[in-house]
Amino acid sequence: MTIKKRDRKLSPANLEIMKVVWEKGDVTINDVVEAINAKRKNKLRRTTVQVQMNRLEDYGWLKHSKQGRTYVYSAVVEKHKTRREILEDIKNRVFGGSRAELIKCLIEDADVTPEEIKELRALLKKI
Amino acid sequence: MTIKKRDRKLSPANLEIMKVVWEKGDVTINDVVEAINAKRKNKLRRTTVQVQMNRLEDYGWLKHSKQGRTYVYSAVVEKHKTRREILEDIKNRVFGGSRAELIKCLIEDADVTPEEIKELRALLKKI
DNA sequence: TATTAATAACGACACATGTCGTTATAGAAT
DNA sequence: ATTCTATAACGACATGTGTCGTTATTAATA
Repeated sequence: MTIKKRDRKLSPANLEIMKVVWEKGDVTINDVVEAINAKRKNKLRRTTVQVQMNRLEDYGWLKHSKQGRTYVYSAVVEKHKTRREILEDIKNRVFGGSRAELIKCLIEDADVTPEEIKELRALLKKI
Repeated sequence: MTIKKRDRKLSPANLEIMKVVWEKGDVTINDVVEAINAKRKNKLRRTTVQVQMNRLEDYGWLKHSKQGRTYVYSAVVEKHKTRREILEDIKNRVFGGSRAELIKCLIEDADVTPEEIKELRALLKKI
């Protein structure tokens, strides 16, 4: 069997698109273009987004069905899982596999608000 | 003035090299090749590492001096700072800028050991 | 001084990524 | 049925990335 195409990491541009899909559920290319361009200065052409979405489907991150002749896309992998995978990767590649070190690095950073600390404490309690 | 080359992200291969440099301090290409190949199945050729290190220097992550005709490299940016930058990027791109959400994602994950939780609690206390 | 061995420089190449422009096609509007 | 228009398909291209092979250079050594 050929190597599965999925298992490819989301590039930054890919992620930008996936975030829209996760937020909106079922989307057309136009939906995505619109949502993305609303937030960036260098606007993207429709074709650009289309190509990326084709690739995302190739790689197994998106699937589509047809609404008339229009493609309606939805996510194959859920946001939470993806986020976890990304963190897992960073943890391993950057922090030698240590979750503790990762978190330390995050909160040693000067500008943590008391708010956040409180929230964290609550989280810990829950576990 | 041309755009500064630094401000380029570390690719995975780059990071692998930087980690060796951070760990060992002053290194030759051979040091890096050896260290890296000790840990991977697909061994890299010396040239491969050399090219990457040239690029790293180009991008401003490494500098070198000469020991005889041999180049001795050292890091320009320290590990801690780099780690923080990487996390900052993930936080922004993946977690909508929310440190809390990032951490939540990390520790909601089932397999956190009581050890780790204890450690975290201690960390929080220190702040 | 001539030969060898280590090291750096150069060039290369396949594949990924970000970004389009152009063309074909199939419903919608006339 | 013909024209218009939105949409998808196709092809392209510059730049980045991972990985070499080959050549030149220079210190060591015979």
